[in-house]
Formats: sequence, C-alpha cells, structure tokens
Amino acid sequence: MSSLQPVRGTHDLLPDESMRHRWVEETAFAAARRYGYGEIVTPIFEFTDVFSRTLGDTSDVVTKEMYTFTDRSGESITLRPEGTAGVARAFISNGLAQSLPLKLFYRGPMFRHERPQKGRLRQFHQVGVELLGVESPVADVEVIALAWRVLSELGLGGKVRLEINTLGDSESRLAYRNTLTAYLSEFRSALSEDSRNRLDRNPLRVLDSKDEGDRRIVENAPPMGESLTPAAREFFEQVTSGLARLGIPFITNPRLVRGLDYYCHTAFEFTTTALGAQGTVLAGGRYDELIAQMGGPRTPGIGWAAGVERLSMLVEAVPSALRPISIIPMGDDLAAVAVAERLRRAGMVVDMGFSGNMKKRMARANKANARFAVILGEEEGARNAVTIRDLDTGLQDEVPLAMLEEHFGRLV
RNA sequence: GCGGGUGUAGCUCAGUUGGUUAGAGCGCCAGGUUGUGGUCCUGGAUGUCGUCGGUUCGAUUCCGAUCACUCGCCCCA
Repeated sequence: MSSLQPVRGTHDLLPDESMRHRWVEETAFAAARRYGYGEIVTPIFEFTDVFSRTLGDTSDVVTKEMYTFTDRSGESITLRPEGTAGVARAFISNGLAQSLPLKLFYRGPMFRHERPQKGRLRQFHQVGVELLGVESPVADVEVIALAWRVLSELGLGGKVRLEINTLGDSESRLAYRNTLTAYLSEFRSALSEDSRNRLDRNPLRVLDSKDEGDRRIVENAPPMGESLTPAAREFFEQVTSGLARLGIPFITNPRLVRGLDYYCHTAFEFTTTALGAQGTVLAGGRYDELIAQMGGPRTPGIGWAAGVERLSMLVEAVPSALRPISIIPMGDDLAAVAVAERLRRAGMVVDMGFSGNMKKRMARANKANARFAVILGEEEGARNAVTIRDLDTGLQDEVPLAMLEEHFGRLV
C-alpha cells in the first residue's frame, strides 16, 4: 500500500486544483512582466554548496530540511529548498553582471524535509522575483509594490497584512547583535529552552519567540532602531515613505526577523490569520552581500517569494474556464469528430464524448458546462445542416454545416 | 525534530457496549423519455472499516507498532 501512496508531504494536483495554482502563477507572472521582469528557469537541483554556503549554517533549512543525495558521479546534490540561491548562482555562472539592473521572475517546485501540515509540504511551489544590481531603496519600494499588486490582483488585499522591518547594514547588525546578546544574557535562565539555543546561534530570532515568558523579556529589550547607523536609518526611512507614497498599507514590526542568513536592510512579510501556524504567504528582503559571498562580483539584490499552495488556499474566485461547445453525434462519430476538429482549428473550445446515446451525451455536455450543443442528426444531415442548442435557454436552431464557424464566430 | 488528535464507499460522515448480510447524503451507473441536458421518480454498484501484528472461539470495534493526514511547537512560502 505504501508504494501506492505519494511520498509524505507530496501530493497530486488534479485539474481543478492545478487550475487554481496555474492562475496564481500566471497572475503573478503577468504582474511581474508589467514591472519589467523576465522569467528565469534554473534547475531544481544544484550542488549542495550552493545552498549550504548561502543560507547560513544556523538556518533550519540547511541544518535539517534539505533533500540531499549523492549522485552516480559521487557529487553531493540538493533539491532546491528556495529560489534565491539558484538565481544568484545562475547570475554568476552566466556573467550577468554585464546586464544590470536585472529583474527576474521564477516559479516552480521547492523541497524541504519538514513535518507536513496544512500549507506546509515537502514539495511545494513558489513564485518569486529578484531585482539585482540596485543599491537604492527605490528598488525595495518597487519590489514590495509588485508583491502588493500580485496579492491585490488575486483578491487577497483585504486578507493579508504587510509587516516590514530593517535589519540594518552589516555594521548596524553587528552592533545590535552585541547589545541584544548582552541584554538577553542577563535573562538567560529565564528564557525558554528554544530561546537559549537561539541566543547562542542567532540571537535576533529570540525577538519573535512565541513563548510568553520570552515575550515579556523581549518587550524591554533595546530596540534595533537605536543600533542603526544613520545611513541604515535613512535607507529604511526612504523605503517606508516610498510605500506610504504609493498608498500601500503596512505596519512596521521591529521584531520581524527573517530566517535565512543572507538578508540585510529591508525585511518584509505578508501574513494572514486564515492559515493557522502557516500564516506567512509572501516574504522577502534585501541581500546585498549574498552574491559576493558566493564568489561573484558584489551585487546588491532584493526579492521575495510566495507560496503557491498557501495563496491558492486563500483565493476565492478563480476566473472560470471558457465554456465549451459540445458535439453530439447521432450515429456517425467520425463525421462528428471532423466537425469538432473544424471548430477547434477555428480556435473554439470543443468537447465531444466517446460513447453513449444522445441522452447520455447531452448530460455530459451539461456537466462540462457547455454553452452550446451541436447536434448532428440524420434529418438535418440530409439537408447538410446541424441543430444548435443553446444550453442556457433551451432554444435551438438549424444551421447549415458550411456556416458553422461563422455562426459561432458571431456568438463569441 | 518534539507533543496532541484523527484514519469506515470517489467525497462528507454515521455506526458497531467485540458476534456472523457495515450504513446515510452527495457523486457514479442504469431505467422512466426509439433524436435532447440541467428538475423529478425508480432501481443498482461500490468498502481488504489505513497497514501489519497481538489478545480472543470470534476484531472494523480492544492493545501495540507502523504509515498518512491534521493541530500546536520549531522553522518557514
């Protein structure tokens, strides 16, 4: 039995659901194109280094969630757990420093060996964008504006909340890390076990602990703002005033920290309360040092990724598919398929069953939500005509066979 | 990775205080209508009661393990 089940945390997308996914993806891509983005397709696996070097040794993604295996050449290969590292690698591999600034959109499956829950799968799908080569906070504003545009067009404007924070430049970050560590160390024994670990590995994460006791301690922690260099503060100020100017609603959350090590300056998250513990629906930030860290020319970047499954669970109305025309043969199926083919060549959506009497075929047409049925009866056939039934009104007409395309052309 | 819940027909779920033919609604199939769907009526099929093992004369029911889903934590899209 186990071999007939999909692997834990994976699942099949049947046509109805895959339609929703496709719509989410296409909506995101269409918006991204309006902002000048082109699609990049990178491999879904990379040498393990690509991820382990960039995501940080302390992140869970690297320490316990990667699908890593050795291939037949003895290389360590990893199924991509996120999109940015692969894009950064492709940027370097292809010498794209030539063509900055660069706006890239991507989509596709990601893999993380986590414990599955609703909205959390081992194979899931993301859409994302990366804007490379722009130092200015205008890039942050535009990238967040694109995220907001995508969510709005999916009808989720009222369901999500944008939280934003700055992690500062490396100088600010280091300074803050020190003051925060000093502060938290005083309360070390009062912290939860998880947070004591965080304190050692990545103290910033203590800030968004859900533990009550931790929260009380964190409330009085020195805020990040005080450790920011003037330049970092000015940068963040530009980002927030840019968003305000575009009328994009947001709240600043000084405790927002991103999990992956490569982020700096702007960090943001769109969250919902509708998905339980998996409330983050789209998230991103700036990563000015990532490409340099990988061995490429220092190139600033900012981007985000969104979970297609999570978005698709929130989306209500997916535009309905085109309603087909159903062909109903009365005896000569080959003649019927020829008629179907004519209409399809003319660009129409045409459905035709492979068996059954007329009643059954009409029922099928109805189930397919067909707009019209083309009935190929003997009587009309003798006059080189067909009957066209409007399935909404129940009215039907006889139309000469030769006029079919023209007839439907007028209706559409 | 840690802790809790659940697992009966394609779907949503009843049920069996352990007993021989396991149910409903929806869906599906057929008929009422030899050339007409959506409504209605009639009839029908469907389950290794998640899997493996244990206890028992007997297990879908009790016990154990396992797998999957699910809720929370960790973390994240």
